[in-house]
Amino acid sequence: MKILVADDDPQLVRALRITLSAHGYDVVAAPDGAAAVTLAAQAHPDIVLLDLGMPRLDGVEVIHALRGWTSAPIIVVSGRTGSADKVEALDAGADDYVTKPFQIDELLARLRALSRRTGAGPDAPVVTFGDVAIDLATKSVTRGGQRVHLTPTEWRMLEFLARNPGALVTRQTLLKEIWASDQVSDSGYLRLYMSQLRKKLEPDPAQPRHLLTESGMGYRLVRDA
Amino acid sequence: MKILVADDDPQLVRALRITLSAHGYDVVAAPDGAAAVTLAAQAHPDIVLLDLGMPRLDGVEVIHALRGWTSAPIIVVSGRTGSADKVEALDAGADDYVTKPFQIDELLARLRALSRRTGAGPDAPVVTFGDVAIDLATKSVTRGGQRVHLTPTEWRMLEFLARNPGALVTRQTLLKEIWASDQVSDSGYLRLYMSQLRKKLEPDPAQPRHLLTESGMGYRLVRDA
DNA sequence: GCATGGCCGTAGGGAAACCGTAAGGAAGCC
DNA sequence: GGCTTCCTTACGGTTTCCCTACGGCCATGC
Repeated sequence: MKILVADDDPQLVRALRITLSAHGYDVVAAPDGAAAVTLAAQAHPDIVLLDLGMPRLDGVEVIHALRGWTSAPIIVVSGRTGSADKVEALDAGADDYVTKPFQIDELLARLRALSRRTGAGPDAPVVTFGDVAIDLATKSVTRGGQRVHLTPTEWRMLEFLARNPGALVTRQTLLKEIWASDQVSDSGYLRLYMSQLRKKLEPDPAQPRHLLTESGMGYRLVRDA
Repeated sequence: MKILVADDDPQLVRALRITLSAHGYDVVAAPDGAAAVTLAAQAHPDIVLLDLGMPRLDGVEVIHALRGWTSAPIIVVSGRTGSADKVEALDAGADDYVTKPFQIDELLARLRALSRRTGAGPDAPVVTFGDVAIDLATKSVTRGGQRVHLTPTEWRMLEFLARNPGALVTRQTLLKEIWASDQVSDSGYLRLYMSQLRKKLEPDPAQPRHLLTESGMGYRLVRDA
């Protein structure tokens, strides 16, 4: 479980890094808003811990930037206690708002509550089709009980499709989700990785039954054939 | 959006009922823990607002009871500010914890954030006619439960008609919507794709019952024949 | 009654866009 | 250094779109 800590207070970051690491989290840190956005695009954290009032880019702007391409949980940690600040951050797309100073065990409990909720996703914690099971909480894929190994990019693609089962996902959306790129140009990435996924998950990759193509639009994951 | 308010303070319940109703929520209230559990089982609320420290059944017990059968979001509202209470409630299955006294707009923002996360918003827009169902959110069309494949242009045309059910849509409007062209010249595109749609969706394409032609004007989608 | 013209539905074919897959090199990690 | 992963390119097959043509229906007018 990778967590991005964005705060301009080195001492707090250091304390959080120690505590979170001790609880099994994989911590990456950014000292300001701009760094947080770029680092998030690189590292693809599962959770974001975000300070408001950072230099170079305001916290709310960071939320907007992140929400442009990811739905990872965002917890705002801030010294501002006014309800206006809270409302602004939450409506921008944050999931929770904790005011400093805070008890570390409360923060950990809120992290647990949030991962419980998002791991469960819109529908179920485990999305299945055919003999394939996708566990969104543990990020693991099995086929006929056997573990299937996916590369990070393959997983990101499959995860997004699995979180919207049955829905058509446009090329543009997938590109934005996986590469955080605004360019619409399809250089063949999607076709490539979809080919890989089908090779690993479909009984007959040449005639896919669950990872379907909608020509001219995008892709769709369907449970039943 | 139905919300269950469980609190033993009649004055607070009254205030919440007024405010929440004004913001479009459908409010049901319970004065103690036992009543909250039974009422939840009856009314199936989409969100639960729960006080700790209620008579007859402790708040944490209520959470456990609810989590036995529902995954609806639970926000705890409590006067207890200790982190031990928060951790206990969150780990029992609550999604958020707000301490009294609280600002009502903060509570509303947290409600919005939570419904955004759980997708408990307004129901997915689905337009149906005959045995055909058009899901605008997932861009999928079914006929008698069977998936129907549409090309991008076919979908754009059907989508626009489905978004204006019963209304007459002029040729000019459709041309502009689908091809973004200002030219009014009908080269036969519309007739072409309407023919395709009828072939795929109408029981008898020769005698359409839902995708109707208004001679000299345009087309119209009607639900009942 | 019959020809005429406007409007509509349908079929077919060529062109363009789109998609799947293989192979190879570059970059990063252990 | 070996391995994995990512990016890039190229090519053949498929889907989709565009365009044209033809026949049916209806109202009008002779």
